[in-house]
Amino acid sequence: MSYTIKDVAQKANVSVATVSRILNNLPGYSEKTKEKVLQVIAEMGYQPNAIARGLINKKTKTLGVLLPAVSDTFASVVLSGIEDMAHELDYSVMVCNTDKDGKRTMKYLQALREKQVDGIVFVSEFFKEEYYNAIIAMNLPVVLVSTKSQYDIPFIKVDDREAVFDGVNYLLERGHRSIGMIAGTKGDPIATLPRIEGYKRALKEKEIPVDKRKIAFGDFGFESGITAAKELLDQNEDLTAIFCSSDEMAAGALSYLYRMSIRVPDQISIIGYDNTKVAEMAIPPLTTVGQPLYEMGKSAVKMLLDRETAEQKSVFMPHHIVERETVKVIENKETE
Amino acid sequence: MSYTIKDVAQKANVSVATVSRILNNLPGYSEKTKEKVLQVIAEMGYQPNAIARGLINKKTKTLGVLLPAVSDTFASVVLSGIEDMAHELDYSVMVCNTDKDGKRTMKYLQALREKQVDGIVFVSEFFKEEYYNAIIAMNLPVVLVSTKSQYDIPFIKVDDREAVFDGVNYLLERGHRSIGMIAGTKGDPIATLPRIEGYKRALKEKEIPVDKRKIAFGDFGFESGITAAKELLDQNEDLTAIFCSSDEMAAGALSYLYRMSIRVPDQISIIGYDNTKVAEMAIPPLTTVGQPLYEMGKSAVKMLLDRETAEQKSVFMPHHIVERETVKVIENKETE
DNA sequence: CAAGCTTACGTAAACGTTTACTTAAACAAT
DNA sequence: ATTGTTTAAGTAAACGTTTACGTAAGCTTG
Repeated sequence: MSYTIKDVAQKANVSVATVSRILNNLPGYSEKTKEKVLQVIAEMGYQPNAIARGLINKKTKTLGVLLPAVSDTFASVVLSGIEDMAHELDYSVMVCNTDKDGKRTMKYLQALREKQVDGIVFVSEFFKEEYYNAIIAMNLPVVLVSTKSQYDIPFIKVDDREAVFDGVNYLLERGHRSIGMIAGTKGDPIATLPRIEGYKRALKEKEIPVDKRKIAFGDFGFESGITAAKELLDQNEDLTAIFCSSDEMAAGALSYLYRMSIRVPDQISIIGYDNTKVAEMAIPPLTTVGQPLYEMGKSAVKMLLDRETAEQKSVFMPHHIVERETVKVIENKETE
Repeated sequence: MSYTIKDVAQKANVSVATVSRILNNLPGYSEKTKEKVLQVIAEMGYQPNAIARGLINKKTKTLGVLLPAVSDTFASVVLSGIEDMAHELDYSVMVCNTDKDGKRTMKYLQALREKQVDGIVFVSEFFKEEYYNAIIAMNLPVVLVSTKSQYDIPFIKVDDREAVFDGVNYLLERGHRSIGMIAGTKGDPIATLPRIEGYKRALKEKEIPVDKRKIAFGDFGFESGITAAKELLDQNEDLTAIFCSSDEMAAGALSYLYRMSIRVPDQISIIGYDNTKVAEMAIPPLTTVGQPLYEMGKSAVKMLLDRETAEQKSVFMPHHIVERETVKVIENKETE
């Protein structure tokens, strides 16, 4: 059993109030008693009990983070940013693996509420109405990372429409005219639809007709990249490039092309999305449109904790194309 | 401001004790009052305050997890296992990114203590004496995952010596006689030395002399795999296979070989360690000796929470070779 | 040197629970 | 009808802090 502030007070011959004041740097004691108390504390190895503290000042200095699959490369980088910034500001973080369905999320939300976290960051998951209700009921600051909602909840993400526009434009500028797309989950209003729009807009600006058969859907994971790539290749003979909505799917595409002995980028160019470590480690190293995942995590907690004072607004983070070795320049634009 | 148990009691015309009893399924109330209270609770949307609860029963139902780099593929899978099992047992987990140095770990240990976590799992980091002292001072159950210590702290890991023995033996059985090794951090008594011993023992059993120039050191990361592979290739012309102490380093090796236009496995075979997603996504898909990372995470929290009753013992988890496409069978054993 | 102000503390209530102890009623047994 | 036992509750202390309030001593000021 650990020592309490009472033990310290007793041993130092002062009241608990004095010890508390010293611990919290409040005025009200002489230099001499301060030294005495500090010495006693060191001797006993006393550590304040944050639970008792939390009970009285209604702040726990801990944050909740909800994300689908911690082991996902994407989410884990965001988490890492969150964790670092939280640590800098003396907060702890509770991770909640929501596992891509709903019931678990609600259970977590309840647990976080009971445990009195000071704020919640919600990563990349689709934000259901149910969650919104739960969250306003607990009256806590929340920020969304890499997702958004129809509600008035601040988010931090890149502008997907612009980002994929730039990505496929990058391909276009290098002479590609028949470009496939491996999109995310079909119908996803956050991470799929806007990206498809970006893709279409880029094509339209170059007056290239969009062809449904050039769009395949996946679930952002490696396996789905394989099957989507196969689908695309089977349905289109003239493809010279594929835009992938995640690096993992791009890795899947790469893997499929390797198995088919189709050389990248000589025969087909590939561009990914996210710029996770997967892109760096790919063979060949993957050109990708990068999101500042780590910084997004950091910003999220900064924003979350600022909210106590100022009301904050959503922010679009900058994206940028990371050039590596999976995109080839095509000289003759035969398609024109 | 949320409702408290007092509000519920008042509205239901009972005492707080009764409400508490109902909430905790203790005896001492009629079915009628139970229903009444439950109804009031539902109406108000009351949620118990786990902080107050924690203060009195000295259990917070939360665990601390210390690991180097959450974004690391290896650690994140372990974390995922930990999180899942914790959730199953109604615990929350606080993640602490120790960032491969010491000072931060101590700070975390202190924070976890102050926040009164019920147990700590320590993943893959080297366990310093300093940590040990801090931990016995806080008198908490701890379990080590994928690392061990000189102290009497239970661990969960695979038997590295055996695992790499099997790994290089797998190569040997397929006719390889000149096998390089990319080991971990030089001098690491946990994750490097035993593995090198396993490597040496396998060679010795086949009466192959061990050659220092065939062992290079890395830091388990991708980049270090590249430089170590280069080092190995530069120093040995006859190499037919490389054993890598992590999948990421293997991916680095793969990447280097690709750049050098050395075909895998035709010219050189590669075998990795861990069986993370990296191995699956590699090109070509990486043969590797797999650790049950996810299960190790799960077991860790099971063990941690069992300790309250029984004193538990360390366990070696089984490893197994995952055959993919980076190892080739060599027909003629010229070296003999 | 009296009145007021400041400093250096101490006392005790409060935070939201759980739980040991008490009590009153209902019921059972004789 | 009396005694004992069970049941259904209530009262209040306790968990380890913070903090509003009180107070005595010392200091300043005229």
